Amino acid sequence: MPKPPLPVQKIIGKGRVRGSRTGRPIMVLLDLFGRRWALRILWELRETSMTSRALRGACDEASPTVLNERLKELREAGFVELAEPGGYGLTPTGRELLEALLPLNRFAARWGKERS
Amino acid sequence: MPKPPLPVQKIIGKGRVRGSRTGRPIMVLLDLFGRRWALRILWELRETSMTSRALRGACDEASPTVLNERLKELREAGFVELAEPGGYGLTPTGRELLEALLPLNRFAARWGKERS
DNA sequence: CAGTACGCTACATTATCTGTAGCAAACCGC
DNA sequence: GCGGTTTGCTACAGATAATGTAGCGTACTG
Repeated sequence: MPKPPLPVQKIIGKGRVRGSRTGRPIMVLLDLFGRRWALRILWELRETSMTSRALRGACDEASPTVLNERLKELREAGFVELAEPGGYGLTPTGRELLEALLPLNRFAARWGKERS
Repeated sequence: MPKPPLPVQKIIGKGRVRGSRTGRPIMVLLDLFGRRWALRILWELRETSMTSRALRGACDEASPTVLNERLKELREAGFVELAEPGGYGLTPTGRELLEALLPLNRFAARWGKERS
């Protein structure tokens, strides 16, 4: 594996991130989540672990290329892991993160009702 | 303004959305936020309204093209509005949404400490 | 060993973002 | 009025990221 020079600027080192150089954790997250499928992946893993292929199914057949890239990023960030039984799943940290996202789900429910 | 045919597939009608056809509100949000700068814009408007140019400054000089597109989407979604004094700001709904994002900020703070 | 599922990659096509320039309208101060 | 400034916003070429399809190598399973 020659590991081709990353064509994409991504998380660099410890906290530096595309778009914002501050490295403030919230910025890192906002940037990481501003990429396609990132949030969705976390969301789909909320209940059970899945194989990469099942995850792809859950994510509306998103292309394996991006899914894999997102999974790599999420793994590097420590939110997702690939474990023996069941495949991809949330780490303890990932689970904390998910809990921080639950209010968003509640908001979505309310919001969905309001807009007829 | 001839309104050129949208080259990009975006939110279609009421709840249908790129990627997921379910129209479930949470999916709409996850998709909307999976676009560059969307979350960041909401975040930067958390305290004060800003002119579009100030917002651009806050968003690390992101290109006005995308910013404008995101702003349009966020306005259509009813989270952001362009008001007389101060420029762009959150709507009441947008403010609710922001509150639903605060746990994420708290998580980010914790997370930032842990990863040395 | 054939059949299947796994994680993952290749790659051409398409979509999206960036960066710079600039427009028209509204607001100055004079 | 008439320059200067700022506003929201658009154009457009070039760069980057995502899609969709195909397929590799490695496990398993029978």
